[in-house]
Amino acid sequence: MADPERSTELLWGAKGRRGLNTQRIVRAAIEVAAAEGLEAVSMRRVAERLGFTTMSLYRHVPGKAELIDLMRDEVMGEAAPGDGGPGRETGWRGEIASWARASLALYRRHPWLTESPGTRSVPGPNAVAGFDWALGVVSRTGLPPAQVVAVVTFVGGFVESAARRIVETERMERLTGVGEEEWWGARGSLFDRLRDDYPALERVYREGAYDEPLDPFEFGLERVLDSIEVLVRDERRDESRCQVCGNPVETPAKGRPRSYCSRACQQRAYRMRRG
Amino acid sequence: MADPERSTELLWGAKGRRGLNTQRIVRAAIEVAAAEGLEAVSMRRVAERLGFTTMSLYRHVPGKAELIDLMRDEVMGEAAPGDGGPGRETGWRGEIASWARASLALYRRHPWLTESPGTRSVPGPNAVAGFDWALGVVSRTGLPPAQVVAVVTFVGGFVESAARRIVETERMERLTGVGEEEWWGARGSLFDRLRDDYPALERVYREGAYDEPLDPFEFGLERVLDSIEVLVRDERRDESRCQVCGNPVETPAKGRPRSYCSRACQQRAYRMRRG
DNA sequence: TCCGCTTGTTTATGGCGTACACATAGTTGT
DNA sequence: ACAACTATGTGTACGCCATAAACAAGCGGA
Repeated sequence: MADPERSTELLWGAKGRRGLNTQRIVRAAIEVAAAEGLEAVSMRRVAERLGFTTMSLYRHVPGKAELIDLMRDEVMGEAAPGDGGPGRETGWRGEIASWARASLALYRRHPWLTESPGTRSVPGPNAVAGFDWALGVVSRTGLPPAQVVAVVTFVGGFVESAARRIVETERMERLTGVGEEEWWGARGSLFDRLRDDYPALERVYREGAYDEPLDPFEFGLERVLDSIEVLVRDERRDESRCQVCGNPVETPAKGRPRSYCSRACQQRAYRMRRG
Repeated sequence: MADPERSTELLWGAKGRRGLNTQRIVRAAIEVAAAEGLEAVSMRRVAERLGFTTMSLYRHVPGKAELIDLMRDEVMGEAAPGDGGPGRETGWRGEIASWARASLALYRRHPWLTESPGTRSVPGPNAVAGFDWALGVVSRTGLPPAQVVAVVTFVGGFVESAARRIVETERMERLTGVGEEEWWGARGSLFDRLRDDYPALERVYREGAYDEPLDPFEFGLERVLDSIEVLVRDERRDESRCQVCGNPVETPAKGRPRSYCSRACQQRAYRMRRG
């Protein structure tokens, strides 16, 4: 019972402060990335921040690439289905929009996500959870499963692309101190001289395309949702596509028209019907 | 007239072989990236390939970041409008599809493009030329200029996103030697145990979503084109949007309905009408 | 007590981008 | 013709990076 200082440390701080573990390393790396960008994340910097030597990290993490994978999956957990989506919109259109906006918010909260490799690595549990959540949302459209997956991929790709653009633009503005419209404005005179080289650009510029530019994310999201709406509407009674996988199905010249593209899909539909 | 060896060198090789210049450096860097990937591109490696010292490069290129910018712009020149588009499809839908497929081909020809920073830097002349070409294609839809720019951004973002996914998938397969469907197949048993954690994923998987997956690029392209079609159709007589910039325009309760969202757009329309 | 395992440290290697001082060849002004 | 200057390539050096390999200290069980 002597030395209450040490007792307290052991009881309360043992797991938390004493000793290294994977989670502490990952969290420290995220802090470095948040403060100074992904390119500032090095094994040295992370170890310094934790008060350990560089090599100590390798007892808990195989290498830097894996550390970045872990960082990605860690923050992916923030958009977990637990919160039930931020907007609580009704109908699949609103739900997908909410999902897209929540994903964008995630990318903006962690701008380094757009710089890190991405699909290169094995998806982690949190990433899969987000994927699963999105599948659930898109499933409510009633599309066949293969199309549900394709739609989730499509929307996810759009959001990542738009987020990358936004984050890069913001970084550019912060770095150079000059906003986008000023930049284009300053180039106006340049375009005057390049009128012959870039006729279409010169034309839309002259017609005021850049005076009140549309928000790329909201514009793109609207397009994405429109396209899904077309798909859902057409899919309802489109006899020319397989009910299971959505691939086109050949219509035989005579006889009963087919509902499935292959014997395999027919069997799957049967099994689904049975439970 | 003595030493024909040297004379030949001077006459034929002077510009081509003797001496360094920016273009030779850029081309050598592209060769390295093509052979061993972007991460293998270092100032040392590029200099070695040219038979010069590392530091000699800095007489012609400010630094590595700028070199990569130059590499990007160099290959962007390949999709120049000169070839008139590869498919020579008719109608804006076919033209945009051709543009998208040509861009995808460019990314596949130079997989390192998807790894390099991207929008981070100032666009080069060839990139702007490609942008200009795309603007010309999309302009034929008859959309207002601000929407033309937004559509080009949208389509370009989609293609880059899809290309990144494709290139990463291919690299993964080449690296691990295992195809995507095998990978998911091997994880099938894993999903069985995680049935409770990922219900939606488990469900679409069981319903055969991955048995005959849709091509993400072709599926997405179809969606993108559908959404533009909706936009073009709606835009034809949509009185609630500005004819110039496409922003929504307020409808006054009484009196003549407005055609433009602002005095500025009204003036621009007037100027355009006059020539 | 000794053994083996976990965890953190020390030292070393090879690669990277690039700053800086120097060398040499070509050009220009007188 | 000669000096000054500029353009271009080289050699050396610094600090950072990821990580391999050997080592050391603590700790649990036999």
